[in-house]
Amino acid sequence: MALVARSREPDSRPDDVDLDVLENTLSFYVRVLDMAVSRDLDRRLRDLEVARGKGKITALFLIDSHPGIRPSVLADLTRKDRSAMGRILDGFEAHGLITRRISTEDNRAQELFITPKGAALAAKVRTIVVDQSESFFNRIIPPKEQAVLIDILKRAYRRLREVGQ
Amino acid sequence: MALVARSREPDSRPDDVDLDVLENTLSFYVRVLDMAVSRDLDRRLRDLEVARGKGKITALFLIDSHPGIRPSVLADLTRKDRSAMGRILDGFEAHGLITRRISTEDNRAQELFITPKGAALAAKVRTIVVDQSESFFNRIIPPKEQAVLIDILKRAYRRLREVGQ
DNA sequence: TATTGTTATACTCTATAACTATA
DNA sequence: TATAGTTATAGAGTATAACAATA
Repeated sequence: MALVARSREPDSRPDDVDLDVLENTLSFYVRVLDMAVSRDLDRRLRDLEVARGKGKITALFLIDSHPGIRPSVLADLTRKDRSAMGRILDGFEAHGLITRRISTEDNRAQELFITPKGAALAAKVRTIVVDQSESFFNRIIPPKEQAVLIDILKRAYRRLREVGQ
Repeated sequence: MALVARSREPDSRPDDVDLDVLENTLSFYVRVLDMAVSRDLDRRLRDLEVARGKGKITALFLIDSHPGIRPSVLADLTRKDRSAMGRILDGFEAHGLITRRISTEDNRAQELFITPKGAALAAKVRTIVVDQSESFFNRIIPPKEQAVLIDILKRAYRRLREVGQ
């Protein structure tokens, strides 16, 4: 595949593209990596009607492991808008995966609980997600670098929440 | 903000959430980070009608710096589907940012060229993108770790393209 | 006044499959 | 047969602003 149709060097390949064009921005590499891993995961979740879509998974896990957790906390942890999270929860509820109760302590707040059906799905999805992430990254990043990477990213995540972004 | 509405420890905070729930998957942290940096960038690009949307920017830069580059190469470099890239190019063309020519060497292929208007926009956007990525990551990751991070991610990017994902 | 969650709206991004035209 | 690009379709995800109820 030639980079440019009328190249002076007809054999030039995409590898020849000066990636400094991308300005060495971290944002580019993060974005591309996310796209790739998300696409791969979506394929592995294709069968599971409800769980499909990268955005919902974490919320389901958290409700499963933290009974009574609130929508606003889920939004915070997943770095989403409250309204976006609300839509996800609507879907879960409609599919009988969770229940919502109004808090007795604060009538504005909700408590979220997993149903047996939801717990079963969460367990199944968890296995897939863990396996997928592992095997995906094993294909492109050496184990030692993976350890460094997750260490850096975990701290970045904490900072993200501290800073409110 | 209490984690659980009826917690035994009413002061428990989101920090208390056991993040191992997320199974320590790299995919989670990559996804959240991408969401955060993309959202931040979108805000900075809000005014620029055409450039808005994280997905298009790199393509515009590459056409600017590699006259005659092909759509399929852009799709490869940005890890997108050809049809998705086609739609982006349609938008660019409709806004007078690029031109398409059929290759004289291969009538199936196209050559893409930036217009003066496109070049001007690319220059403006480039400044914003570079600045945004820098200042965003400076807020959440120490400089030394950033260097390690981009090093790892660049190699991961190369592997991604090698493996075809 | 601030917070929790909802509703309505609109937009971006993406993939899939079927198609054409060329090679 | 394989490749470059298009079209049509469908779906996921997201943010914004305005709102109601509550604190």
